[in-house]
Amino acid sequence: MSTRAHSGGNNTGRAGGSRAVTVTDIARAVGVSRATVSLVLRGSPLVHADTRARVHAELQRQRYVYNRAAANLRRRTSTIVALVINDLSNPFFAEFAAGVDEALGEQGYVTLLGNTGESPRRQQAVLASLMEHAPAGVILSPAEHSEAASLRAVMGAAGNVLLFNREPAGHEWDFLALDNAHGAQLATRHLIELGHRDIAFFGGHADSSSCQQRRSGYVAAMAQAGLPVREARMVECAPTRPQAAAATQALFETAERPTAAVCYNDNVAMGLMLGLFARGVQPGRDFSVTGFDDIPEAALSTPALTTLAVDPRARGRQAAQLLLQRIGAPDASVARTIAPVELRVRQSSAPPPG
Amino acid sequence: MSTRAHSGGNNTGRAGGSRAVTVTDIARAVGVSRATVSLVLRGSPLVHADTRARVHAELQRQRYVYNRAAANLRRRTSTIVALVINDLSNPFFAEFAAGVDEALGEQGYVTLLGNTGESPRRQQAVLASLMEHAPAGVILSPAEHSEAASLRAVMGAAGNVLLFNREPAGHEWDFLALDNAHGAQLATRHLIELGHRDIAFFGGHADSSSCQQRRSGYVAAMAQAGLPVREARMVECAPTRPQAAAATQALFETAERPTAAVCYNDNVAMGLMLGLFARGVQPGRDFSVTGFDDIPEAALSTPALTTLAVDPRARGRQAAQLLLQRIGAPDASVARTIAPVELRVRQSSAPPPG
DNA sequence: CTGAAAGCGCTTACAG
DNA sequence: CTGAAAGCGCTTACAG
Repeated sequence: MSTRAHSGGNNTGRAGGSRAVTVTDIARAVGVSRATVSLVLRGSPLVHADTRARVHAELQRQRYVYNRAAANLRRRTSTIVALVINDLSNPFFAEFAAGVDEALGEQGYVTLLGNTGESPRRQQAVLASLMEHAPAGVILSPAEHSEAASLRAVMGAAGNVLLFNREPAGHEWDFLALDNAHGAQLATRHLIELGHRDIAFFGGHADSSSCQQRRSGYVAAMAQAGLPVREARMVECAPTRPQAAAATQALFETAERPTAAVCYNDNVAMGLMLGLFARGVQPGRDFSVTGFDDIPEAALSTPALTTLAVDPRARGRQAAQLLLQRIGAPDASVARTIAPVELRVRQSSAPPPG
Repeated sequence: MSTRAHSGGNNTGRAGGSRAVTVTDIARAVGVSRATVSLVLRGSPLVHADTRARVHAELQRQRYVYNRAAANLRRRTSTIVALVINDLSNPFFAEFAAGVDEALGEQGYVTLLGNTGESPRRQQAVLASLMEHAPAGVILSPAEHSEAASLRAVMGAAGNVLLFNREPAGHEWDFLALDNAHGAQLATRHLIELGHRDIAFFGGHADSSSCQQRRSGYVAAMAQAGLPVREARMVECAPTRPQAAAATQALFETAERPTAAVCYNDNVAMGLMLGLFARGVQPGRDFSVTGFDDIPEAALSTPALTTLAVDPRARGRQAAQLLLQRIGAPDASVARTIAPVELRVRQSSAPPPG
């Protein structure tokens, strides 16, 4: 007969104070060693079927909860992945996070979340805090103006890092990006095929890598078609709707106006369409607009927005897979992965008027 | 002279394989005991200033990273909070999650994220996995059709739990909810004041608690104004845009048509507006519509949507604060908190035509 | 003000 | 197939 450690009937309410059940409790109750219980927990075939059954029964009866932190400490492993996002309230990144969490969960990992709100200072603090939990790896979508040196200082201890979307100069980590150049090229070519010849590139910060890449795709498509690229047709503005609406006037300052704009992203395109409406110019009829991202709203706006679909959830899953690969092969060489984007043609792009 | 444990110049690249620096390494290098290093780490005033300085210098030099999991194990505490969300790709909940993470971070806690995608089965799996990391508490926005008994089975070990938004029958945890009844009442009263008399309640599942509460607010406002509530004016549909668009016809099946609808939420309202457009009925002119949530899109749609603002980020911060209170006072009685909502009047609601 | 010892909950060789 | 012992990285009384 073994000592019974169970708590009787009064297990209602606050489990807060009560000490957690441990392998020692189970071992004592069943009359085996802690090592045996541990083997059962980990599904080892070394344990006799009878013993295993008795241990399992007792685990259930005492409502044992595995303490993975303790196990990870002893085994010098980790099942935690830190996920640090620059802007979780942006549906694109929320969807990305959902994809990461989903794919990690399938592999038995768990997501430790941080949100930086585009602040490099918060990013340092958040990363430092998450690093103390000894993650097996880090997926980071860097805040604007992140610096590789600062990131290295705080993530030095993390061998396994995957950067997403933005790329601080001089980093040495794995990197997953969207095919920005190709996407903008597709959009520009689409407008050219509709008959547009005077096309602007609208929005974004010229010093951001993604904006530079999208601009280069635009320039490439224009060049291929033998069309001139004019400085006045590159309009810069913060990638928010109000800023884009305000910047609309920049397209109306030249004698001849462009008939179409390739926008930095969907938010900018939405803002531009507002700005056009305000001037009595109807997007999709008087002026063609394309976006980038295919946020859920894009298909539902009036007019529906022609844009580039990037499937953020699939990108999240892909990021998780790439990181897990890296965790499995820490010494493999640094990898750059470019995810495809797909043109979605909708009503906001049409042949030029007249 | 103490033994120098530092690694020379070759600390470039993979920190993955190299053993992490521990308090033992620091203690040995400085020539003190591990206990002293530990006291320095935790900012104890007991350590002599000189010793403290030498320890700090060595911590920096060796790029020591605190192992909080080990510390938590020894101290029998936890700085992890599990956050389980029913639908992270919904901007409302993404914003809520950002608020939770922000407020937790300010108090030195860290967010362990799980997303269930409205699946009770995934919810059980996700919670079970997160529980193994011994969180100090759990914030759960339950999936549809969650059952208190199942939740109790998997969260039994967590003393500190806060439910958000949905409330499985028979639960015994803290609960934070929106003032659904009052919100729907405000919207209905607003339409009545505009002159509407035949008003529908549109969308949502009648068996969900939030839908029931919103319906009851609608019924109360109608009753207060002495207006009849007719069964045919309660239209049920899944809270998605396409479903709502498809359900629009239910409003057109009676001889006299209603002139306005109080919608279950913004998504439903957007879908209804699409359905109206498709029938040549212009929302905001021929038919008034209100929503619930004030998602970012609401202010930007055409027409802009009259709705109830709930400030999901503030709700997230509030949820974090309530949970931390509970963690601080595990024996306090169960608390129910109702967060206020605010009517935002926009173009989608107007006096009835004619 | 500092050190030696024990222990948090788990796992891993090593015997038997 | 099972147990005794040591140890993951940290902290906490307890001496001195």
